[in-house]
Amino acid sequence: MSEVVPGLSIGEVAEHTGLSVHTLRFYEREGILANPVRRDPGGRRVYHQDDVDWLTVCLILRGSGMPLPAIRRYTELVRAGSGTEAERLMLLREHRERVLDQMDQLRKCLDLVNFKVGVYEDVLDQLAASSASGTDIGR
Amino acid sequence: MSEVVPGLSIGEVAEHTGLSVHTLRFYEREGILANPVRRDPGGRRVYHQDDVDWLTVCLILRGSGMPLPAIRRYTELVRAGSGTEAERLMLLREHRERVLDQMDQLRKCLDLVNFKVGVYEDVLDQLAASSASGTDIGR
DNA sequence: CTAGGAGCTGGAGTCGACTCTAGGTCAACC
DNA sequence: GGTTGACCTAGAGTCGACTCCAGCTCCTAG
Repeated sequence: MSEVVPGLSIGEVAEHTGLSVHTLRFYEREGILANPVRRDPGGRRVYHQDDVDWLTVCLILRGSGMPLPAIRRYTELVRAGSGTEAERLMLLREHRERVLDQMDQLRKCLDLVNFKVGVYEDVLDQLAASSASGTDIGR
Repeated sequence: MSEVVPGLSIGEVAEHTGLSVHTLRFYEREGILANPVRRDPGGRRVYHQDDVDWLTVCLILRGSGMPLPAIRRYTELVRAGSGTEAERLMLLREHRERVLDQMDQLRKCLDLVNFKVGVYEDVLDQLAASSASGTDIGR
């Protein structure tokens, strides 16, 4: 997907992920990174490929509405290593339900919007036609 | 869908829609009801079928992530009557794009989650199998 | 050697969308 | 006629998720 680079600055990661540097630091405070970010001698964050990969997973989860506390919990479980698989599975299954619910809602909304868009397109076509044929005066 | 009733109290509407009475009043303040709600002689809100119908539409839009300001704008346009169809159409088309984007994100997330659920199910099956055959000690 | 730019921290501020409180009205039941 | 319960208003509070600020340290280019 992306080339493997040895170390990335927070700014570079921001650019890669689309998050702001603020948000990256915020996520770190919130315990959302798998391992506490390494630092260079000057105390600056150095991100590695695995951090970026993990962030990418988190972004997908966030983008589908998983709240930060749930992502933190999941992160903790992954960090804790083996023995936590059952809870991770549970968390993921719960989230899957919520994702499916959301898809359902979106489908309903899409139906509604498609219907209404159709209605308004017709209305506007009518208006265009009648004004073109001169049966309508201005406005 | 639902029987037509002459007048509903805010509590009844809350029950019908799943919104709290607080939220109903809040939405009204926010200008999200098509017509300012009628009142009985005592000053209490009396909702009619059209209010409930409109609320239902709004809920679908909200549930698909349309922000309140956009819903308010749409409401204003509907209230303003004919002549505003073009803008309504624009609003709806924009929202449709956002809905489609969200569906895409959700699909990506669902793929990820399905994959991970599969992995963890396998891991747990393995564990169960090996502990059943006695090749594993406790924990 | 200094000016700029990217990072750092701790903490404050913002924003959207509710959610609740205080203090009051009103009709109905016991 | 007192109490309950649903409703009213104005305004305050909460919560999640950022987003920004002040004041500092480094490094690099001019």
